[in-house]
Amino acid sequence: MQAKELAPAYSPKDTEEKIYQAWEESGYFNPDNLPPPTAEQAGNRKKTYTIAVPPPNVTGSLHMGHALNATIQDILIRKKRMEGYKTLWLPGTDHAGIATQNVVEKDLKKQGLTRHDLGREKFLEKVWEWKEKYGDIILNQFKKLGSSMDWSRTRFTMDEGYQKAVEQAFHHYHKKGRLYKAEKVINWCTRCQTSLSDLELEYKEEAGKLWYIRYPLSEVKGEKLKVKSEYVVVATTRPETMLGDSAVAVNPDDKRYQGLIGKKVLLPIMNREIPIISDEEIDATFGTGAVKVTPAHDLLDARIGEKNNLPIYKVIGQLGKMTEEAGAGFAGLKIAEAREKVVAELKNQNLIEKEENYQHNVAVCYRCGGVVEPLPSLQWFLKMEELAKLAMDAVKSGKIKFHPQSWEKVYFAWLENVRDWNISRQIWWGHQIPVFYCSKKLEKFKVKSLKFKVDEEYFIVADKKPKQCPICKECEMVQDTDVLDTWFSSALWPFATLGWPEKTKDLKEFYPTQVLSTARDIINLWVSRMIFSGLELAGEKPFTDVIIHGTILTKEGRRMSKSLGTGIDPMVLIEKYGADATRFGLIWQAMGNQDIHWDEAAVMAGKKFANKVWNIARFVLQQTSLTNDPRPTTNGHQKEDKEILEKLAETKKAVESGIDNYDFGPALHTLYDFVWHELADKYIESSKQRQDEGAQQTLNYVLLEVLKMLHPFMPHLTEEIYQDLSGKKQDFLMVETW
RNA sequence: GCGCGAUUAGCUCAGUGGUAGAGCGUUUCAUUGACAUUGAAAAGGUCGGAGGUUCGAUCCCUCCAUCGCGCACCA
Repeated sequence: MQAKELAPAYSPKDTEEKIYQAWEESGYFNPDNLPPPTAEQAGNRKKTYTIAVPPPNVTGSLHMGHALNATIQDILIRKKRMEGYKTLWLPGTDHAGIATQNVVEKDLKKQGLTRHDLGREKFLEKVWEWKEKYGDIILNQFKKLGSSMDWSRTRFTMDEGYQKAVEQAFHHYHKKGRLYKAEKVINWCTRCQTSLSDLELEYKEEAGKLWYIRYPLSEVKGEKLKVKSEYVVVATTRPETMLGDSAVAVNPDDKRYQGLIGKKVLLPIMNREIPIISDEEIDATFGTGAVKVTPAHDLLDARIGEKNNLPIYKVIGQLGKMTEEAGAGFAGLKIAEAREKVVAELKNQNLIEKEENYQHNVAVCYRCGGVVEPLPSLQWFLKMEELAKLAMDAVKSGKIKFHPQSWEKVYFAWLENVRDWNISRQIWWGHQIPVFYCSKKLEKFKVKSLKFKVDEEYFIVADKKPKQCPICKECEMVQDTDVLDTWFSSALWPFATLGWPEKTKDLKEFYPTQVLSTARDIINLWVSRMIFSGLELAGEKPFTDVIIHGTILTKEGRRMSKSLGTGIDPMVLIEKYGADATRFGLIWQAMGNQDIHWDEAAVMAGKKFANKVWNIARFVLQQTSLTNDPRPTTNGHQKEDKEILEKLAETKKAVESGIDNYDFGPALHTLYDFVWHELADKYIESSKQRQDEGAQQTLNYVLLEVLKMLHPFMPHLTEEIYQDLSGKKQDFLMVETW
């Protein structure tokens, strides 16, 4: 039977959408709907192979990183599916607390409104509306790329079951005594008006000044400071914080200051007597070696303050303005204004010894770029010591492996020095903290001591407000107004998506998952937290292999960014060259763990290659109809036939081990080379002289094998060709025997 | 400051202890039957620098330079 004739050129536009639709209709993306396994697949069918997609933010649209990552995962999933595994690739999105709230707030601002004008409930309605409208955009973009995800299992980090998982996690940590609420110095975004964890900061280089300020010794009563022995010079980039100083610190081994430790200085402007203390954490080589200590507005100073029991003067408020405690002349000023005024005042008093230009980094919010101020705030914390140990052990023991392994260093470096995790955020969009306070006792929380911790008898952890307060039996309980860090819920992704804490069939069958593929910038923000959450809550590691793929940069090696206009939209590439060519271009450049200096030429090469494969198929189908005999007979085989079959076998081996070892780029290069330069340029050319049975059989066989090998990389093209083979054994190449 | 990675053809990148490879670009030739999104051929590299190990180094080691990235208690 003659196969239907193929068009002279491959057209992604006429193919990709049609094929994707057919796949979706087949139901084979869902592991429960796979067709009966072939004899070769049967052994594997008892095993599952699961990947939970890193859920993109609902605010996002697909960028090159997503496209690369999705392609990598699709390659793994498709190969395993063909090998017979029950494969599940679970899609979904993340509610992305701060990011999403910011987007909706921006929308409101156009109408001159703030979230406070609407109130919490109305505002959240708006966010949900926004999510319903735009939240699935990115998932549809995954489809355009050809991702074989099981859409029937799509999850969202705030859907009903997931909420339960988050509550359960909170409950669990609480019962284990891992949660506490305390007023500590945390990172505060003055724009988003919320706390941030250490990982949610970025640093921006800024040209600043280093001021050398004289703090007079209080034992010296003279009006003018002429002699060096009468004052201590401290260096600071932030003179305005001196209003909150409660000590001057030097390194205990610093010979210059030995005689001064224990003495006191009179803090200028504030006229407050503060001690000179010593602390090992002070670097004697910085500035003068003497440092002003502001426990409220610096993380190091906070630690020194705590060790030495220093008083805390909170001089900067949450809006980034000076507080009452900064004194009458400064209260209400913006930080920059206060800085100027403090410097002017000090100059006036001849207390500035000198000023130097100084390049330093200032912390900014990773979501809005706003200024981040360290300041004391009452927050929930998760104790990290034991969880970090769990996470480290899993990797040290080899139960979880990073690919490439060098990233384990980054992982350990963070966990070894990790601080307790500030998990509360002062925003509205997210999982509201499942804590209910006894109203009567709530007042007691409003205390200032850094050591303050909430005693359990003041609140309960519950998913719903109880009718009666179990503590005082009379008040109306109030829920904590904070929400949880978005990463607290993301950390549950691999098991919460499968139904945890319920003991669902899916959880039993598909957890733990096999692979987690992601970019390096969220190794600690997300991966490490998933690992300890999985071990601690689900009782098992969440995955075995962590793939850290390269980052896609511009051709010049710069970060791709929408705001800088250096980004490339994968959807534009798909439109221009097709999804398969785009996938090809991505993987073609994915060599080792190197960052990719993006070159669109690789996508064009992919488009040409797609056409080449198309025409190879066209030639073979013109010659003969495919019988799909897995083992060609050796009758009539000539030297060329044997050679190409040998090379085919070598290629298959290389492609297999390439995919299995997560070396996707080299696998594709090998396959490309075989198809173009061995099969097309040499074998097919020579076979034109023959057209005998041996050549036909060989062509048939090699074509089918090529389609199979290439399918994970370029699924639409290969599927379309497969559909035209008269002797195909399965209804889809997607489920053919690998 | 500590750590990681890179440095190979005009561009983007592979690669190997024994006379260097791909894609794109360039040059020449080839056109009625799979494909011009093609084929055949060619030009083009002292494999960042210096030293070392070795019979032999682009590959291993040391140092240096440049670029990029991460981390840090960035006062």
